[in-house]
Amino acid sequence: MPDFSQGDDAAAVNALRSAVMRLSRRLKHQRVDESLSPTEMSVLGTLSRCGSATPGELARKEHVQPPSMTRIVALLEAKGLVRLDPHPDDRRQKVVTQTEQAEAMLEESRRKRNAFLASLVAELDEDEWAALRAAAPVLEKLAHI
Amino acid sequence: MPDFSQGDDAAAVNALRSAVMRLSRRLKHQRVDESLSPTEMSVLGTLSRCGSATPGELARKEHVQPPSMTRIVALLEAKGLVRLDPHPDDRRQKVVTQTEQAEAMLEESRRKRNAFLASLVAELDEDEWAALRAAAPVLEKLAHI
DNA sequence: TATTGTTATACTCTATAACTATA
DNA sequence: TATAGTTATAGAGTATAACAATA
Repeated sequence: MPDFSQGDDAAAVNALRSAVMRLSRRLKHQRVDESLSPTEMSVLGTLSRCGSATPGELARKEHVQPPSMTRIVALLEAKGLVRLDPHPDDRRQKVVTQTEQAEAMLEESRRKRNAFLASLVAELDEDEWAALRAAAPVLEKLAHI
Repeated sequence: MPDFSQGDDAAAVNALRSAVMRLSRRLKHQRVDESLSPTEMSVLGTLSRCGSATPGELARKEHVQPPSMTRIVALLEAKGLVRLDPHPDDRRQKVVTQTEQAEAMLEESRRKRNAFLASLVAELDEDEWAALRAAAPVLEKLAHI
């Protein structure tokens, strides 16, 4: 049972926090489409991974309030990046699905982001990258606990 | 040499970016002083690492425009977290220095965010935490490159 | 003439509160 | 009565443009 308040585990938590904060600030500046906000990009990424979702589900996953997600989804729809359909079972809800155009944009976005990340990762050796790759799914899990 | 444009490495990069962005958003909400914005906190962090700086230098380091930094510095000064002195060589410039109060607040902030992150990490199993702990120093290195 | 910093103003993003429609 | 989503509105944060002071 790790003790996160002292010792190596506490140091790891501290390193993790510091690195995540700084890395996120650098990634934030690597936007492909300047007209898409970080949260809009994140919503598209979530839809790409998880498939269709309701606005409420997206709001919970992205940690924004429902009215904010209403606006984000409306903007994405206006840009032709998502489609809104009626929910099959509940007429209060809607189903948000990304379009092919969004998937293509994400592809392009990933290519450009990789160029930036690769320039950073080029400084790592193979073991370091392996450690990072193994941690990626754990970080994802951590992000939505 | 990994190829980040396709395959598992590309997936890892994508997962990494998404997780870092979402995790950082949650960590940003763990503020000691709710009246301090993320950029204000970041300016204090920069001053903590690099010592005194002019508003122009801070604007470049934080990737904000000069008028935004003018406002941020004014807010920090009003809160007693930085001090503004005249530049010794150039009367157009000013020198921004953090106060002892700012350093104490930064320490408290790090403690609180670490505690929050630890509460998330406590939900992981042993293998997951091991993967994360191995990746922590690598993430730190990545953030500093 | 160029540079540092400021003021004035507008835009983007997000939140809260109040509302509508449906369960 | 509770829930999903929207509308109206306010606030925070940042940007651009125009300006002042100094190099």
